[in-house]
Amino acid sequence: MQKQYNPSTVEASAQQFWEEQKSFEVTEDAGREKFYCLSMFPYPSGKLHMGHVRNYTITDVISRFQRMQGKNVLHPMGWDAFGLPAENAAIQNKTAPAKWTYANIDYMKDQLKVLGFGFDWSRELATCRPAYYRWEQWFFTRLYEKGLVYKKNSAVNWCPHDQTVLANEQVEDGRCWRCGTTVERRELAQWFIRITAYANELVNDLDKLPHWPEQVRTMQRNWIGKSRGLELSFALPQTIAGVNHLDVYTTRPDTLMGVTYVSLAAEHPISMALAEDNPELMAFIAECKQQSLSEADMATMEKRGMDTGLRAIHPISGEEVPLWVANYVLMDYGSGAVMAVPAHDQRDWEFARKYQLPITQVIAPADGEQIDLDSAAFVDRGLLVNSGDFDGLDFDAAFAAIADTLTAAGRGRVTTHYRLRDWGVSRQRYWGAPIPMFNLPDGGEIPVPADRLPILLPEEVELDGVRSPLKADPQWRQDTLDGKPVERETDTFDTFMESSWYYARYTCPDFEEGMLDPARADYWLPVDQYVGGIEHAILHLLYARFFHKLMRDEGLLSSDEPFKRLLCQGMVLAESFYKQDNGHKTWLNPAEVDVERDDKGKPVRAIEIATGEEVIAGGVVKMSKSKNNGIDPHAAVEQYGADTVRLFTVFAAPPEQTLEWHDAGVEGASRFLRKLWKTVYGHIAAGGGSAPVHSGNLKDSQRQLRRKTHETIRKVSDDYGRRQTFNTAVAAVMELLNEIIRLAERDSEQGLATEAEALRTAVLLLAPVTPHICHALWRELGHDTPLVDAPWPQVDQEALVRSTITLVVQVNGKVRAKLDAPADADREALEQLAVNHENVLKFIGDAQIRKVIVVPGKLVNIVAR
RNA sequence: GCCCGGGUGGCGAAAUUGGUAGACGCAGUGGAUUCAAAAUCCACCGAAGGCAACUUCAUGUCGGUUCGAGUCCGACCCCGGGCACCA
Repeated sequence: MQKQYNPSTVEASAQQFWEEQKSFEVTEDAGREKFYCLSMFPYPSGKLHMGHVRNYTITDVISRFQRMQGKNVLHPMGWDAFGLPAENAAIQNKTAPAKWTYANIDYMKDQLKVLGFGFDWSRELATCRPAYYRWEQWFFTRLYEKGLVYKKNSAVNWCPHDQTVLANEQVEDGRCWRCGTTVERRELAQWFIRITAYANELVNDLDKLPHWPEQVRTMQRNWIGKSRGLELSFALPQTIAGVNHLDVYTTRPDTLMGVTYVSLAAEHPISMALAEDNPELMAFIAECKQQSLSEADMATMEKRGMDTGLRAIHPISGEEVPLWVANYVLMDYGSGAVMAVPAHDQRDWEFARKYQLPITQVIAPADGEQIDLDSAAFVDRGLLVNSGDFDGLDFDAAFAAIADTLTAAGRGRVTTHYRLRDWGVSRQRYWGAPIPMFNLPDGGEIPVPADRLPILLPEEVELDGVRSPLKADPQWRQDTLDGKPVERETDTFDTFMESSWYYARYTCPDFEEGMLDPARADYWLPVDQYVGGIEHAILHLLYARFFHKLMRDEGLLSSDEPFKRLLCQGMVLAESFYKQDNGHKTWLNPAEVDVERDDKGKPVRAIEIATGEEVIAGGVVKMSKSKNNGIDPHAAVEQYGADTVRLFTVFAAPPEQTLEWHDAGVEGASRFLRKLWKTVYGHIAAGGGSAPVHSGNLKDSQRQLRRKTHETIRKVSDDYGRRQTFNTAVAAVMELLNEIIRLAERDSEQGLATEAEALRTAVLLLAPVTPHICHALWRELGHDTPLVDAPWPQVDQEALVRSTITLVVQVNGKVRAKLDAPADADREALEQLAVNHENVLKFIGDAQIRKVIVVPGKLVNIVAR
């Protein structure tokens, strides 16, 4: 055994071993329990960043732990390879997006291997490969045939100068990022998938996900925004825009008798029709449309409106109420018209106050308290007043009664509404999967037949920086179907399409007969553990859940949900530094800065190494390009080794919290590994090895070490498995090593045997986090079978047994003594021990003992007054 | 504004079911080793008082429940994240 721990040789040799043994390639095995552990796959941007390292370290720890539990573990990796950055990089570097992407994949794959992650590379996939996206295209045509896909006009950001569509990220302050021209909204025909058809299942099934963070489930629930309400109609005295009534939707039918006006969205057909011979209204509507351009201002926008002069007839009272056009009514939610109840809706209240419309109270607090409608609307539920026959009813009773009345009169019905919109999947970009549709000369369209798929995306292209090569090339779009000319769709899919089903394709990435091989998909799915960033809490995770249900309904798999357990890891932070000249900040990478610190570790002076100039510390913030404070994982691995980097990332914080990168902390992790190596070395040099422990024949100190060993197994198993607090698991192994060093006796057989057991255990427990050093130490400790397949150590209950315990004695809840007591002492014996302790007697003094609380094995509290 | 998290030493954090607050690590201080340094090892390390035993205070603030509260309840303050005219 080498005396010195040398991470680079230890790591290279372990990685070579795994590679030669194909240690992480797995196949279906009906005889073993499976475990599917998945990290969110990376976008191949060029280099790995610390967020990736943290993410994959967590899944690698879980995967290796589950494997040692005897499970058949799938831990795959691939590339979310389509997307806008490739187009930008291609323009900048005068290359093709495909070439740039493939080069990045090669580079990043090497980086992942150096970190020792146990991925099954035989299943690697990249979403930009036709073998992948052909099935996505096929699936889309299936959804079209099922009526789950449709085309409709939808607004896009349009740059009139470049004559191109811009992604939201390409719009800066309402201007084109490239030429600075003010961006316009333009209506284009685009493809949509009917996610709203699954809205109800998507919201209900959140209850089937108890192992998801509550926060994520709440965010999805709010996003879907399910509400139960009443659709009702106000009759109009005359026919406008072809209708003689006005539909509104409300979740508060109990306030119906408090309606004092009705308001319409600017884009509502009735508003538009009325505007035709009302120039003032026309101008107002135009203004409203202008405003909606800058959506950021929507929130703070002042409520404004215009009276149409028209009246609508209340469906119950028959009274006429004025009809207004208002800028706060949205056309794309509900019917684009709302019944206004200023007394009980804050927005209506503000509007009514501004335009002096009547405010009629119809709800009173159930507790009889007074409300003040001069200062705000009363929006809570309560009991009905001023509502005729409905007076005195509570929310539920009023809802039912008013719904019944209106339903019977044919003027209303109870409905469920969702905030969720259908998913627009068209992107006017090049680097994505072509949408598999043929446009017919007569204006219709037809899905590309399955035997004509995939519609290939040409990879050798030149980007002019303005138009998608697909749109710029008149040849590419020309095709024929049954001998007749057709035109290919030149839009590509939203990249969320690819990431919505990659987890399922990993189960059978080589399958050529279909999107999924149902037998293999059902063996591995659902994913047992999914790990990724919270930034995907809504869109990605919702779309993937939607796709899973779509694939289930296509007969491709049989589970209802894709991800059983979800862990959202926290961000990675680091110190930041900047120089300031003329108010302009230039951010320096921490690697370029020399920092002087005070006693408390706070930076007092920071110097740019290259220039010797003093720079300013910008605090500990999220690692980002803009702050230039990213720590390069590659450099960290070169300096300390992969095991140290992995150990630090799991030890410094629990996985869900932010992680502060701190060089001194990394040093600490490295120090611990050296100490572990040194201890094993010393043990072997002293002749330690494989002698068995004779548990009946141990000295106290040996017994103590054994107890610590088995307590540590118990704690670490729980931390890895149930609690997922890897930081405390590592801390427990550190404690064990401290105890080994403190108690080891290398001059007797049983001393060496208990130390060997403790060291063996430490290596096993640490193997998921620092697999390379553990791989080497496991061999040095005399094991021929590889550590990756070693079974997880078992707790020996006998070793946990204590003969004495430390009894805590409190007087009136304050600790006054700690004493040793026999572990098997009963309540009375413990009480006797406690009340006779000197310090305890002192604190009881003259007081009467009122009560004694005994927690066996732990504590006695004497209540004396 | 609404909905989630969170607030504990100089710092990252631990305390799992209401039962010893601060495990583990970082930084710091003192010592050993060394020509010296690095590395390593040992000791100390929340605040105040005390020679010491020990005592008092201390988990954002204020109050409550309890024999006992970082943990439960109520009100408030601060920080982070999400949503935001969704009728």
